[in-house]
Amino acid sequence: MREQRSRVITYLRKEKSISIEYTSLPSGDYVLSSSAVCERKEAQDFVLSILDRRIFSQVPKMKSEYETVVVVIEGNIFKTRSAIEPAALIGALSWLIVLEGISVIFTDGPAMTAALISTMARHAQNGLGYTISLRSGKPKDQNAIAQYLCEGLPAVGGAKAQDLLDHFKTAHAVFNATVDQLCEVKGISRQTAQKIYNASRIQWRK
Amino acid sequence: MREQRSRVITYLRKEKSISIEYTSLPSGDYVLSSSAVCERKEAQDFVLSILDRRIFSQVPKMKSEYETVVVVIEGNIFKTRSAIEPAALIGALSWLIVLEGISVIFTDGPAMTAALISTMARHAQNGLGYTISLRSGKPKDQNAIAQYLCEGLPAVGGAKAQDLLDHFKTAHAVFNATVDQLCEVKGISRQTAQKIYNASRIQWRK
DNA sequence: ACTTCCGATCCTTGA
DNA sequence: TCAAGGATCGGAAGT
Repeated sequence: MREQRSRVITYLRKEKSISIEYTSLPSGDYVLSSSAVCERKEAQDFVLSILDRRIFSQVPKMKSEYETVVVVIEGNIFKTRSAIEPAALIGALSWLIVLEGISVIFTDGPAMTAALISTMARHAQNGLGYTISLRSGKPKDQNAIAQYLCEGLPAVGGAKAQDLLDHFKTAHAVFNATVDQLCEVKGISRQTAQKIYNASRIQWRK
Repeated sequence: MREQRSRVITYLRKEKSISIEYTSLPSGDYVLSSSAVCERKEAQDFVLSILDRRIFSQVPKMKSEYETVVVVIEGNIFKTRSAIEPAALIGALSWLIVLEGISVIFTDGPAMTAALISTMARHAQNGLGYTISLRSGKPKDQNAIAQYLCEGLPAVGGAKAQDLLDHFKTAHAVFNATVDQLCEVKGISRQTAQKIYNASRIQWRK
């Protein structure tokens, strides 16, 4: 549904061999087969999704539902209006490919995007149609929720959130820990422990 | 060895953190780690390798030796001197990605190729080296801390966070509430209550 | 994603 | 043993 206004759909409709079905997807824009999905992003949107960190939660989520994830980027990411370090772009691409194991491909516009999507759909359905998806990424996705929750604590970022969860196993246990117990975690001093302890016990004043 | 004459090597040599070791590889140009390899191809060479079908034997071979295979294509494959149908190029790319499960990425020249290779090598060998924090812009005002903490819960935004705190007074009480108690809050359905209850009790998996 | 900045943490010294 | 100093890590904000 999100893609309705894109010109990619116009091009896809022209292809006889393609049948399009519209649905509201939890994540990802084009489902190619039961195990492959394609997320289309315009260059500007790709850059913005790095800046606001959207992409770093979106992609693992897709990875947890589909074996093959392809990100199609339309346009030149090095020439957007956003001021972003080229190193950050290279880093994001490398993260996608090497650490998340997904494919990234650039197109010059909606026509090429459409051609690519229809070809990939054909390959995915005829070539790998019978492959079963193992949904291997699921636990990772759950971890993100717990980590995200802990990152709400003062003085706690990504690293400390993981350290706390390594020690306590659940966010619930972290919130119920005493100051002494929190101190046992490496990198948590008495001062930080007290801040963490206090945070969840702050009295709400309307 | 095959890559010695490329300008990519010149750029890689400039990076202090990179140490280069030359070997004669059976296939693939740059070994990023024990499980990742990168094959660099200039656009013209990529097109030729499709025409003479070299690529269709090369890639599966690499795939059998390395878990992650990345093909870096330098230049624009749609503007080479060879007469090849764009559809054939799209088809080859789709085959690589969807059927062989490898990543393809385009660069505009040796400088970008080198930057990408060094970043991918770092990621493949050390991971990120830090964690991405999923939340940013934390408040320091007391009341806001409590609200912000509750906003980490699934399906809970600013308004619901305030409703929860109006009812329970502290974030601690929210996290320790039973599903039934959560349901008593206006605007919290049983389904949402369950999600809230579960979130803080998710088991952390390393 | 990366960079820069800053404060907290820890680690070593040396009296 | 402990205090002061510096190296290091981690968080926050900005690109």
